[in-house]
Amino acid sequence: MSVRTRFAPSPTGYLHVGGARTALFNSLYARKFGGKLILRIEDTDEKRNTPEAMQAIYDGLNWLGLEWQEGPDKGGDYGPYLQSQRNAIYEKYFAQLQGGGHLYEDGGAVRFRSPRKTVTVEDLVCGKIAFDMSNPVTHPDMTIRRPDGSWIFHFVNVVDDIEMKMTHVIRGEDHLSNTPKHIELYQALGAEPPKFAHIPLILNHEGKKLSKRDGGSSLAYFVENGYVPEAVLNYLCLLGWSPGENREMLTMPEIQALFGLEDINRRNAIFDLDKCFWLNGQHIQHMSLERFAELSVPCVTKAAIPYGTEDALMKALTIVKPKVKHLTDVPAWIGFLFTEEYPFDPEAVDKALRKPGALDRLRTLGTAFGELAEWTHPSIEARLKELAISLGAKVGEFVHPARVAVSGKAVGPGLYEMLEILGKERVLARFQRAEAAAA
RNA sequence: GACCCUAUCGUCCAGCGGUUAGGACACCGCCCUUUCACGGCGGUGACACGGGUUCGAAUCCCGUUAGGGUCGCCA
Repeated sequence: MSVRTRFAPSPTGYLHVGGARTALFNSLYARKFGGKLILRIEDTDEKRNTPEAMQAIYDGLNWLGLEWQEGPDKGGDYGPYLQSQRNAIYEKYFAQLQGGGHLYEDGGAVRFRSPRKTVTVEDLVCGKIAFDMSNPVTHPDMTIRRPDGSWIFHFVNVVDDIEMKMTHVIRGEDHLSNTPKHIELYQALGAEPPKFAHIPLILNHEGKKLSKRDGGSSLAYFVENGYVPEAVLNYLCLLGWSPGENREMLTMPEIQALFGLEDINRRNAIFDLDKCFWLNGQHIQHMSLERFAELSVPCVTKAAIPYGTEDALMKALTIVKPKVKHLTDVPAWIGFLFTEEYPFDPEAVDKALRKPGALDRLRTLGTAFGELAEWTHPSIEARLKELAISLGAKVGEFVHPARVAVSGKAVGPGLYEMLEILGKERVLARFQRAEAAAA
């Protein structure tokens, strides 16, 4: 039987990073065995069921590049994939339980009568766990239907997993304690339970379950703050799973090749934005220029950078790519290349241009550059260093003023690359402008 | 409270009876005669505690403590 896994979020208005990781693991596992990932929306709670909430799930999954083979938007042989549209199916299974004498009414709601036995969960991550369900006080019969006829999660979740022929249920550990109840349902329905794998939870810095209020708990946070999907995917897979050999930076194909449920640990992990940030820089550095451009263009466009030709933009992106950490920083990092009205950072001006002798050095450098016949990164670098040595000065004493003069900032791409792209005339003019700015 | 899970540097992850307990992020220092949210080198820093088992325990067992989860007519 081919592997079928599922991601079954409820539309809460945003995609939680924990959910994203669950989707990731389900996807990895299904692909590893040539199986399918099914997207099912658990929207039995009417209140949450809005089109926007649904869209947040699609947007998040699409942004990450996770693909599912069956779902509300894709169809499939076991649809519909929206629980709100599966009422007839639930009625059928409900009748089956009723026929078997498993149900009873309680205050208008319907409960499932527990067999009151010990249920053993054989979890692919957690191992074999026995739950003693005999005490009705500690394990009350679960409600499966409300008085208004609507369904409760436990019931529809199990019915759907049976109907959709799920072979593996990979979900958060918060469901581990619910699993024996689900198994009771499978047994009452005469169905074989799927294999379960409960993955550890993602906690915030206080050690509590990551909630909506925590920074970075929503996948949208990463999209908005200039993270690249490959870095987020990489970071997420490292929470609770290890590729072995102390590997940290991985591409999706590498993750796919190395992933296995047996390498998932059972400890909850605290979400650490710092490492994700570092990974983001690493992935940007290592990705192709084309990919970087593809990811940067929305930010550049949004900031209305007048980059002129595509060729000019690509040149700018090339010199910025090795150092930039967030896509959202790209506009600020390349903006000065395309306008003579670039702003001067007062602090940078103070530090680099108002130092004793700084403007003199800038003038000297300008003169030397003016006589330079060839304007390329190597020739510019050679001339600047030559000048520094001949004057007994440190290279940095020329580099700093030049950088601030030409870009208005103390940080940015490599100086010589910047100068080359700008061209000699603009550089010399900017040196002049800097003198005015420093005055 | 009951039940379940967990317990290695601040954080993430290695370790699966014998290691100077390893890597990464962060932090600190030095270097790169180009600043840096670049790069290189080095450093600080952990086996929660108490009992066992064993020639030998971070590794196995028990207990304690701590943290997390579940006990909904939420999902």
